[in-house]
Amino acid sequence: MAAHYRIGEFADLGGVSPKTLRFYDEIGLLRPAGVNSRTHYRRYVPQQLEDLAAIRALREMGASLAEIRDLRKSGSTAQRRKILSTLKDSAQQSIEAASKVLDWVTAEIEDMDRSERPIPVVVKRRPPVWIASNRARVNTYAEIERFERELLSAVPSDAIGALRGTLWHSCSDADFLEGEPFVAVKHALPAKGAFDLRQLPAATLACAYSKTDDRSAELAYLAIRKWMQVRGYKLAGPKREIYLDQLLEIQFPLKSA
Amino acid sequence: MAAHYRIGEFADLGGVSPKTLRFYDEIGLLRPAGVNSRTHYRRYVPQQLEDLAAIRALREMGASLAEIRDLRKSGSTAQRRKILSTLKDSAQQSIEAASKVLDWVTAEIEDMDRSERPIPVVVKRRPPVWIASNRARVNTYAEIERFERELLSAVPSDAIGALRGTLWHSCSDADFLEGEPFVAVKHALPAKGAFDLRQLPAATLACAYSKTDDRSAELAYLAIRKWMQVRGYKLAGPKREIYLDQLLEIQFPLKSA
DNA sequence: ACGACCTTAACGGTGCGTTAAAGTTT
DNA sequence: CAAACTTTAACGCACCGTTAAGGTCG
Repeated sequence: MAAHYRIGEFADLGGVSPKTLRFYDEIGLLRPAGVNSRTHYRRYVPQQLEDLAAIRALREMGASLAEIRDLRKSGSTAQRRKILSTLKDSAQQSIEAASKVLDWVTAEIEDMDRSERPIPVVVKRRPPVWIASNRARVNTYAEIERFERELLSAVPSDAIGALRGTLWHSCSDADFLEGEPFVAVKHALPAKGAFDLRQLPAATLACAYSKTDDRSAELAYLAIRKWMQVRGYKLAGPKREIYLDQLLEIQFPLKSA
Repeated sequence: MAAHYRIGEFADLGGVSPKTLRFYDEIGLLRPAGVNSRTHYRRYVPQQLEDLAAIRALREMGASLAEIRDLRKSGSTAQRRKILSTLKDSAQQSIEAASKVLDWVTAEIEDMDRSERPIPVVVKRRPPVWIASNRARVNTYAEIERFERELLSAVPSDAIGALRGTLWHSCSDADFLEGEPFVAVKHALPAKGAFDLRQLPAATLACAYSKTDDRSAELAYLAIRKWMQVRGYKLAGPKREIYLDQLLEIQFPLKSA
């Protein structure tokens, strides 16, 4: 005589779909009170409406079905407290993450309104690399090419790795230009007087690409600077220019805040 | 002689995994510059690093791969503006949603700290239902049972549906109690003097469960009221108590604001 | 007997990570 | 020859929605 429901009615009363109830049964989250052994129809009782409500209430606060299942199996207060605390943390993180995205997107839209051509900037991490290099003060960017050639001829060609570029210790924002052409070296090498041998430190870098002309590079520099400003990053060392066959990858080492 | 990379090196340079590149190839988002027809090795060129950076920059702002693919195929400024605007909206919505969740979870934790037993509250929508009812002013909750019995004996039993309960037009927060026992009716029915025939309107309801004793019901009432307060809802009509075989479902009709 | 219900099974969506088995390059 | 690379194929994750083909209930 005790009241009971078939899946459809119980789903209606509980505010979920029958499919959801079948799924909850399958994963062991909410088992029907009984199953007809001939027809396999599920049977639910009114008390299970409370269980379902408890599940729904936790879901709305962002709990995963696995968390809810574990909680309802142990039923401990400590467990519940832990889950709620986790949910609080992840809600706060979601707010922070979404706020950042909002700032970024807003800045990007403003750029478009000023009809600037978008230049994508991305973060990359680089491991430390052994390099041979050749630091020099110059008056124009083009002038650094002479030191690049010197470096390339001084380092044995069988030791030169794929990575080549220039570090800029100071550029247009200072009174003078100071560059340091470098090449990665594959193996130990006797340091001759014509170049320094040292490690390029590991770094987190804001990167953008440009063509090899000065105008294009300037735009990329501006894009990275703006990108860093919107995100609150600061420069953490010499900028890097990486040569990639007709393409320049410009990298600004980052520190946050 | 043009530089080119195999998938692993290109992945390293681009800051993604080889698997990601294979996936982007598969869905037509970023096709390698070439494929060795014998070995099927993918070949990428430096210019594609720009493409990859553009993809990554959009991903960080929350764009889906499908959106990015469509954008890069059309390449129109209008399309880009539309996507950015969508992203902005969804970021704002995320913030709002997460803020709500944060409030709810925080309130729930405070309840636990006050060592209140949690009573889950959920929202349900109910369609309109035809009912027979019997409104009456009473002095105690128990007194309403007499009118329930009157109603049940007055309505032909073959017309009574599964839904039974009482509407409370005013309860303990007012000076007097006014209840309205009701039963759903299955089909048209001559309205005799002993009961009213009317439609229970469709509603959005905050629902909780209790046992049939007054103490338990009181706790559920308090839980719902608190729940509504945290979420900024207001009461939009008479409360409903639904009888479910040893269980009471208490429903507060809601309006937002 | 017909419609409204129920059953299981299987695919889809999002964006890859993770084996696994087998071929390629150095 | 072995290490380090590459390939395709297939499953896994979270949470169900959506057919599809076939029994059951009133």
